[in-house]
Amino acid sequence: MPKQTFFNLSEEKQKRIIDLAMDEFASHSYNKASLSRVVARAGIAKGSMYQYFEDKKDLYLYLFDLAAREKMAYIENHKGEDNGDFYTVLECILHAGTQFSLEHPKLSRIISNIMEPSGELVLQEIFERSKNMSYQYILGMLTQAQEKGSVRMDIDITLAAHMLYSILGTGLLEYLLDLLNVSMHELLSDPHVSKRLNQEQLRSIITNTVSFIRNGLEGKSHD
Amino acid sequence: MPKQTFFNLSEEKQKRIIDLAMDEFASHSYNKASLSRVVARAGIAKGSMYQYFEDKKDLYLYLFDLAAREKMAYIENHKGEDNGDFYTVLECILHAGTQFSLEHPKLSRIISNIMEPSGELVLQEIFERSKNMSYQYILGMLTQAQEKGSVRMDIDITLAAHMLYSILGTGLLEYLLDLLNVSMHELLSDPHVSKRLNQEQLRSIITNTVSFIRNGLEGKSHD
DNA sequence: TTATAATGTGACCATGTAGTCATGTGACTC
DNA sequence: GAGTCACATGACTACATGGTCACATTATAA
Repeated sequence: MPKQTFFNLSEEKQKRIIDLAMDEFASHSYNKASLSRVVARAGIAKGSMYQYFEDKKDLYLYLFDLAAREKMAYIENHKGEDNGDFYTVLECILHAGTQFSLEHPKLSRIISNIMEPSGELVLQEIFERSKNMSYQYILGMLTQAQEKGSVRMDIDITLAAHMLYSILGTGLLEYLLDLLNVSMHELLSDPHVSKRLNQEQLRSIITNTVSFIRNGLEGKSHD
Repeated sequence: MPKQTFFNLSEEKQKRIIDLAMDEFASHSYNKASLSRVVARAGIAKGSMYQYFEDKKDLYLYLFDLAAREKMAYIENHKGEDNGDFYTVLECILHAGTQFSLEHPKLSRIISNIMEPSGELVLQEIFERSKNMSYQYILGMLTQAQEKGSVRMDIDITLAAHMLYSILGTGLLEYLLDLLNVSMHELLSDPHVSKRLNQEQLRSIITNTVSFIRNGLEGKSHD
């Protein structure tokens, strides 16, 4: 947690510092991200940074927290009613998640940057915890869906959860980047790139993805 | 490419250096991997290393090349006849790829470590190239399969290729790690861990995975 | 105006890195 | 023996980092 000193700053100054720090931590992994670069760009002294935050970890964890909260809120907002059919809900979540990644590539990158091994125990723990949360969330949905008969009984839902996790986590974004013909780096530096993808196109991609998953989970088994 | 000097070394010395370097580059990302640590452990002088290799990149690219060749050879060996059905071949490849990751976690880690952004252009290019190779390989298989009728005509095979790529790349390994209840780190430090997984278990997981994919690609569409 | 507390500052430290180079060494040839 | 050549060495450079600290500046209060 930032020190009180940080919250005593004017809103604009807080925002400027956070924005620049987000820039840095989105375009570099934890270890490569440099506080020296952040303070240089922000035009403040190195020492000041250490009056706002305990240390590098403290800053990063704060950024991560902000980003994660924003993503969850975004998805929650776009999820629609909770009582929908499994595949419908899945489609909404997928759509919201993807949309978020395209609209806020920086935030999304900060979140995924926690995956990189840093040698810092705290970060590893946070990573494990947040991975586990997503995984448990998916697993919960699958369990319910299986009870309701939307998922075949012979499906190993823990395996299915991992597959969904990987498709949702990387597969889909990779495909979109490929389709837009840009690299992650370009997406980060040019936020307008996401506008090249029209909504219908995105919708249809996601429908196809869900349909693929649905066939995999709902259809007849081969044996 | 290493300098001639390196190849003039005795086989054992070459092997010792390569092994220790593999250790280092498997347990640290490119930027965090330290030549100083490698030479210290190998008991040779820093300068010697620079008589064997041009620089850090040169060493890493050599390691990557070794690892990638070994993985391809391994898969090629275990693939079986080439004329098999798409889903059978896929199952063989999946099985071989997974087996390789479990048997040679170090090599497998060196390969996947190239994904991490390093700021080095050459590495980024190698990464893009190798990712593209895998992707094109999968895409080729899918195209053929679609022609033969093993994949529905209304499937967007580029999308399918990306999904397979993510499942094959991370999803499955993550699941296995979860099942064995170990982290990637533990797998790297204890090569015996993979023996906890018996062959039948692995076989059945892979069969389920392929069955999931098969339902997704072969079954009737929902519309 | 003066005293006190809160913030800002940047030179500085310890640490780690990739890479260099003058020098040493030992084997092989003439 | 002298001369040559491939290789070994580790102190050294140049650089970058996270973090500190004595001091300067500003705001608040009496």
